[in-house]
Amino acid sequence: MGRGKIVIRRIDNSTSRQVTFSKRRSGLLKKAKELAILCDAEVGVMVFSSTGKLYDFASSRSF
Amino acid sequence: MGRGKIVIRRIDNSTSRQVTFSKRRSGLLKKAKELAILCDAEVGVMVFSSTGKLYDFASSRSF
DNA sequence: AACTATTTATAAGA
DNA sequence: TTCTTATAAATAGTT
Repeated sequence: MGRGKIVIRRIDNSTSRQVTFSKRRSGLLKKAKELAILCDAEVGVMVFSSTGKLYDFASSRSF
Repeated sequence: MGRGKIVIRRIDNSTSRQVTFSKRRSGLLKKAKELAILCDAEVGVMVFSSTGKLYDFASSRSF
């Protein structure tokens, strides 16, 4: 979904990897929230950055 | 991302809700896997259907 | 379950 | 690094 097609493999350049991590992490959490709301489902997502920082989402009834 | 724009609220029709659940659940798990690979991140996702069936993804080093 | 019109996410660039 | 924009990808409605 961008200017060019990409292959799904580890991004070697650390700056690019960090930028992609930030963008896609946000996208994943948004999608998780949407799924929970639209489908009344229980959804939990945990993402750890390389520095160990946690980003998460959990639908309210979950976990 | 479809024929029409939707509002993010619970889908009342149970058949539509089930169809959307199936499509978006697949999408979410795919995105989680991509994030883990592209960014070498630890990612875990759990989704429960209304019948209690679990669909999940965890990057190999995680959890 | 397959199909496509269209929206949405996002890769690359500014 | 925040904003823009062209394009790939996901998906809503349809069949």
